[in-house]
Amino acid sequence: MGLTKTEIFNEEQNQLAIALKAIAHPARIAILQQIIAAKACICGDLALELGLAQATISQHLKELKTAGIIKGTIEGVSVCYCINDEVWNKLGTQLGSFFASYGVSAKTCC
Amino acid sequence: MGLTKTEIFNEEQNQLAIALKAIAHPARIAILQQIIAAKACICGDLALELGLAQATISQHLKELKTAGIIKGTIEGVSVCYCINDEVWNKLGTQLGSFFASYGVSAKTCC
DNA sequence: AATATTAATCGTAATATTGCGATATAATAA
DNA sequence: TTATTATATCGCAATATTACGATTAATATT
Repeated sequence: MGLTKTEIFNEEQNQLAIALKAIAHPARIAILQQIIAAKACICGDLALELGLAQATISQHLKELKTAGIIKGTIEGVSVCYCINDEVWNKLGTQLGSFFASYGVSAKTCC
Repeated sequence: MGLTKTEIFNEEQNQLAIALKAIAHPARIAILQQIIAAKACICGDLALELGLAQATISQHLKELKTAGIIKGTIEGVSVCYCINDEVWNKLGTQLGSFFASYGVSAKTCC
């Protein structure tokens, strides 16, 4: 085996899992923090800032881009990456309600 | 290669990545939703509710437990799983500030 | 045009995850 | 004690991820 059975889960579950998986890596969290902190695209500087090879950063950026979390716009020779507002806010809201869906007050066991 | 370079990232980045990775699977999201919806431990019923083998569910529960997100208490022959309040709330807060750290108003590019 | 710069992609090796049958462990029930 | 029930663990095969050097593609500079 070794293949996630996506067909037995609903859209929400699969999509949330994909989005979280895209963020669930220290390098990608670091990349997002850099992009946010710079309040701008940091382009290829990321490879220097974090201590990873250019190919590795490019791969991580691709994953974030595929998940829709960031978007890149060509700027001369380099590419400017930044947060995709819509996706970011939607995911934030979705996670917010997921975490809020557990109300401690109503605990009935453990 | 193939080994995440955790040593080049900080504690916050590594821990958040581990927590998100634990949640970033449709089966584990479904498990958490079930536990939350039942507002109680659902124990082995999970294997029946979701369409996965008992061994598979047990493995997913172990991952969630290892990440500290849920905790299990023995209840006779079965085990009662439920949300770990502290960890859950802390993670929710952490994610909340992470997503809030990106203020759309200050956008300067893209 | 020739050269430099930047980013994407390819290929590869190492490691991790996913899912499940089979088996082991532990607690209750007969 | 001997079932019965519930969960955990082992072992395995399939697949996915991570990282990087090397190469390619595209734009800029000279």
